[in-house]
Amino acid sequence: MNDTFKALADPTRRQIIRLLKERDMSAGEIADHFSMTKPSISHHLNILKHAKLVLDERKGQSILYSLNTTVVQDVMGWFFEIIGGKTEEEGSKHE
Amino acid sequence: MNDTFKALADPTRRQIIRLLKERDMSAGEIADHFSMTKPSISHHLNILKHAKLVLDERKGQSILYSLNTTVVQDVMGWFFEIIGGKTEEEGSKHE
DNA sequence: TAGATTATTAGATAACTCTCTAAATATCTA
DNA sequence: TAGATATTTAGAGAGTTATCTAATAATCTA
Repeated sequence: MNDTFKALADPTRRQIIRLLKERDMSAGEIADHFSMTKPSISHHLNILKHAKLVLDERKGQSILYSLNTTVVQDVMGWFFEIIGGKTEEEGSKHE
Repeated sequence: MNDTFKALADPTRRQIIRLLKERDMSAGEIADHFSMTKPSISHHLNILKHAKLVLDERKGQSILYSLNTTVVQDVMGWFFEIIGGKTEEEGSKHE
């Protein structure tokens, strides 16, 4: 879980996630959306991959990246736990 | 939003959030839950405060910290956007 | 197989983060 | 006001991260 949160702590990586939400993309296509070298994007993709937030699959010369919604949902579970245990306003402490 | 994600990227800070989910606590009480010096905890509290994830209020000699659920919900919105825009599967793509 | 294309790995560096000790600030109480 | 308690600020050191250029690896095509 720590790797996941750390992966999400960078704006470039969050933008990559938003791009992959729209459609699967190759590493090069992703890099085209940023003013940053391809090796830098590759570094970010590796962190996202290690956190299991994205999946990769070679397709010929390209490597196609896609969003792993399962792990995104796991992170949301963490937040639900926080909000869920707190939404009961102070005063009534029923379950 | 970036400050918020960065604040969440540290396990100590996420643990503080989980503590404050249970009840409001003073800085000293929070520090008692960790094997770390008070200045270090103070540093983490400051980052959480700057990210508006927690609120602080002086109560005599102590400073009472509480969770700001509004911002936690904002972060959840980010995730909803990701999952929400993805779960409605476009056509029937790869399986 | 040679050359082109796509992407990653290696290595360096600047910037940032976490943690500590020591010192300072704010508040309460006798 | 002096001393005790609670917390933060300042400054430093070790470790981590983001980014770059150069080199390497994998795949396709003629």
